[in-house]
Amino acid sequence: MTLNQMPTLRTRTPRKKAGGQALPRQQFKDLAAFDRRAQLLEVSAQLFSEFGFESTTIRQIADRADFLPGSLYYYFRSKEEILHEIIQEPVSKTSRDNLRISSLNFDAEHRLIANIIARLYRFLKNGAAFTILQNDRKFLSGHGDFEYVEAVKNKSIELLQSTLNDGMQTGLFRKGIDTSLMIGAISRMLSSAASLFRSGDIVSMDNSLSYPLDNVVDFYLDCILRMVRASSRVDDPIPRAICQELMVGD
Amino acid sequence: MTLNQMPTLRTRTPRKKAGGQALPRQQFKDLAAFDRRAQLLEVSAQLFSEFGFESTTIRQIADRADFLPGSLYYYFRSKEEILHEIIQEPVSKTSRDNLRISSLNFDAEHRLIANIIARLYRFLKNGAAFTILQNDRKFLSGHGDFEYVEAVKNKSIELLQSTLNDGMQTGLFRKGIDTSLMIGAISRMLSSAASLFRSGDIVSMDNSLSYPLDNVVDFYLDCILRMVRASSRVDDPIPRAICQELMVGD
DNA sequence: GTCTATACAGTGATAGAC
DNA sequence: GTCTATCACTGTATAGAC
Repeated sequence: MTLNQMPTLRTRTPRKKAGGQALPRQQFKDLAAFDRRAQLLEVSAQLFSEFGFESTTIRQIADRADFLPGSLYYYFRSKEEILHEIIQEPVSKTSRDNLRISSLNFDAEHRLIANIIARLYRFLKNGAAFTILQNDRKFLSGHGDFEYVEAVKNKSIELLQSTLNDGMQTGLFRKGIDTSLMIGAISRMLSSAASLFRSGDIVSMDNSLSYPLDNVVDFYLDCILRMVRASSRVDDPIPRAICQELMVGD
Repeated sequence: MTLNQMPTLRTRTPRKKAGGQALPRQQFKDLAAFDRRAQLLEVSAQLFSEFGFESTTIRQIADRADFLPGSLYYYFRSKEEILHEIIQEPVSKTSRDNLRISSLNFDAEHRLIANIIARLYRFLKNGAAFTILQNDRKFLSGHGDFEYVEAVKNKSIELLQSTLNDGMQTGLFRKGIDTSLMIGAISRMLSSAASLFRSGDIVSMDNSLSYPLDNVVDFYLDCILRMVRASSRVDDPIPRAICQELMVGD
């Protein structure tokens, strides 16, 4: 299943402006309400990630969701509330990933790999949200209501930093890596995966035909390990499987 | 000299609203006009790169340049014209870099290194413009008037692609690199340098005290070569000097 | 739960005084 | 060459009919 084919419930009927008989769905009222909200969130995430939060207008969102602009405010108090709902969960899941990984009894290389796989996994499951976090970071960081985003980002950096330092000390990684530069390089590099995953032609992890996705994960693991590993270890196998189990059960 | 300390002629006098005696600068009329324009371009580039083109308003630009909004239109026909003037030269210089590099009689590794150095050099000389090209690529690509940007980007990708293929065939690079993924990874990675250069604490190339900058260039060369080189060559010296000469004389 | 209608601030841009 | 004043438009958001 590609990401673009997820069950979006995008009821693309041409919107019967008038005279349409009332649909007999009273019994699904709550479900319908939930779906509508979810649909609005998905449409918004799509647009925000594509054009940027500030450049996306309420009218654009309403158009795509077959709404009129005013009706959005039945579900959300403001445009910013929509953004919050889009990014809150991905951010808090990232935070939990960080905690889980830093509490592992693995060596630095395993923790680095687990970190990378976790990030790629989050990108895959929620590419739009992470694209927004990446592209609109200026807006988010300058805005008090989104401080929790910055906080988690800082924690992620700390985790990577300590992992790199640990690896250098134990000899798994080459000496003399500039950790600040390396963290920036790795982060940007991985962010190129987010757009990849959102292009739609990569297969999910759960799928038995997950060859293409595995390819992508292998690619990034390979590249990053080549950058940090001690020269004598560049051709060592990559212990991916053991790290991957971390993500089971979300 | 740090980038932030370049001679910007930012005449930060508190703007004498009224009663100021006329400055005796008739003889510098043309020069003054040029400087004003240049100042506006620099202020705009700064703001566009920081907040995004669409999110930056004419009034913000006017404020920072000690203008009133309407006066901007004496120098520029539109906001978009400002953007054009900011990015046109950097883009065309990038294009020339590409041509120069692809016409070299160097092997693939040397061409790759020259490519990286050229990009970093452009980032250094014009960080704001390249940040805009990076951050607002969605706007630029969806806009007919900026097709030349996309064209140069595509050429850059082609150059990298042929360089990587060449290197794999001649055995300088390891076999089986996914060139599409690798180009994306390298591009994003290098883009992290643009923001670095703009943070202001990196020293220019011309400067004899250019230690920090050299450090950064070395870092990226090292990382990228580790990603692409055949395993047997990861510890070979990096022939940087010979490639660097390409950039002399802009 | 959705629509109509609209308030109100902010946007890019213009015309004409100085 | 810069300012004043203002236009037409688009932005988010609200109130109330249905």
